[in-house]
Amino acid sequence: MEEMIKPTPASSEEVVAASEERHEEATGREEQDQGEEAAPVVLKKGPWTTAEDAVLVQHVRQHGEGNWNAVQRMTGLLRCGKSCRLRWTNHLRPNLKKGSFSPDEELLIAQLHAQLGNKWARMASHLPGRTDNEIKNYWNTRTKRRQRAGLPVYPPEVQLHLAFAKRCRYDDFSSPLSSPQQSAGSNVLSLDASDAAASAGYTSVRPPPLDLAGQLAMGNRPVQFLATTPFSAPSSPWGKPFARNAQFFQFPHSSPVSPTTPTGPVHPVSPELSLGYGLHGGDRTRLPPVSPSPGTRVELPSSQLRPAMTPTADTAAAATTGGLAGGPLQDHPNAASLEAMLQELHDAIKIEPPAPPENRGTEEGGGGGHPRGVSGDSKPEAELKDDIETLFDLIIPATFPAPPEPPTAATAASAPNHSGSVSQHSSDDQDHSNADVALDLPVLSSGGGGGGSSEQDWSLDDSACQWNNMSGGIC
DNA sequence: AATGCGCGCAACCGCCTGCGG
DNA sequence: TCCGCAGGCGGTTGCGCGCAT
Repeated sequence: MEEMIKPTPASSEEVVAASEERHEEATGREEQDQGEEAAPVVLKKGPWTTAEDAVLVQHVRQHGEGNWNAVQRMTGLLRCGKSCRLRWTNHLRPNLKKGSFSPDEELLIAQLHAQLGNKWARMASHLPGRTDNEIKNYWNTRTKRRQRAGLPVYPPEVQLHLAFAKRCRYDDFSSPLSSPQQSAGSNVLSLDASDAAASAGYTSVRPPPLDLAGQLAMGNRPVQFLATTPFSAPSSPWGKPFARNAQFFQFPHSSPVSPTTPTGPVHPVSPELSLGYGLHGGDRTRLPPVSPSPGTRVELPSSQLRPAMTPTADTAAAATTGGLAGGPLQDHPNAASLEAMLQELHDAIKIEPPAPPENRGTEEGGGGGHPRGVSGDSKPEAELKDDIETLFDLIIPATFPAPPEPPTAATAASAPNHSGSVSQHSSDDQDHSNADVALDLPVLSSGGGGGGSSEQDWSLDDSACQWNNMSGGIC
């Protein structure tokens, strides 16, 4: 249905200047010139011309952004207000960054998508110079391609966090300390005990975000994708899990990011993205723009879990000042368990293996499969190893899904919303109380879930991409 | 060389929200 | 409180281009 509006006489010099070209393009122009009465202008559709761009730019220069419907009235531009706004924001406004996404940007997008879902505008606010449309197009095409190839949507770094979250959810719901009310409520978890920011403000069982947005703005620093204590396969005390997954914890390429936002003030990091890994103290002055409304609730991804808790002033302060004390983590029933487990994981990775590898082997045992929370200051080594292996049992199926099967009615009905379809509902439509939905998010295909292929290719563009699956197979 | 296909991108469409009268 | 308008956002579509056959 064409949008019809009343004709408006051209009133600006820009229109005159551009009229030679536009009169050929505007299909309704002749009607406007010939008959004033009841001769609706057919607004032009399709690609914009340079003349139209010039008119729009000139208008914005003179009158600023906003009031887009007035553009047509004031300039005679045969475009609706929406179209003008879209053209400006996506193509004409200054400081737009053109060209393909850098690997760091790609990873940031993945992380943001894992955290926010299909909130393209929100994601764009963390990518200076990028538009929501750009990000949306990138993600949809990439998702479609990877889904077709049977590859997971999210890179290992993000999936690791998802797996952490899943692990923590097991503890959360299985622990006797967790009352039903607590389980159903808005738990506040920190998955990185070393980062007070995480515990201070992250308000769902989602893993805390990797602070790639902040790191993107850190100039010459290489991006650090993992926690303060990065995984390192060679130093792992346990050969099996880390050997079979060793390649996923080495990130050989982290090119320094050059933020190309040429001008504009710097802001403290957004509360949404300041809560995760990456930045630890130090320089927080060169960070990307904040979200427009600080203090807004942390929005969950499309398939996300529970209503998020609005960060309080205290948590926000803790997020910026650092320090574990005072963070909401301590209020979580499994806080000690989570912190202990993470700390043990970190410590275990750092130290030399204290025990021979044959002591392993509890993962398939009668433990029931679900990890247990850690309540004490230390846990037996076998138990710790079991935790680690369980962690990888969670990671691997999510990381290496079985090849996609033809969708059946049953699978289509039961498939999580976030299975990679580009036509999913908005996040607001999702049941945020269903943790399984969110945590199954990286899994692109149903069935099996285990195993995987050594031929998996993480790369997005064949070359120079951090998502490359490093050599070797798994399991 | 012609054709088909996939991909990337720009733009449109419909819905929702906020705001002012 | 209701209503209309403007703007924002996410989903979808159409087109052009490059590549493979």
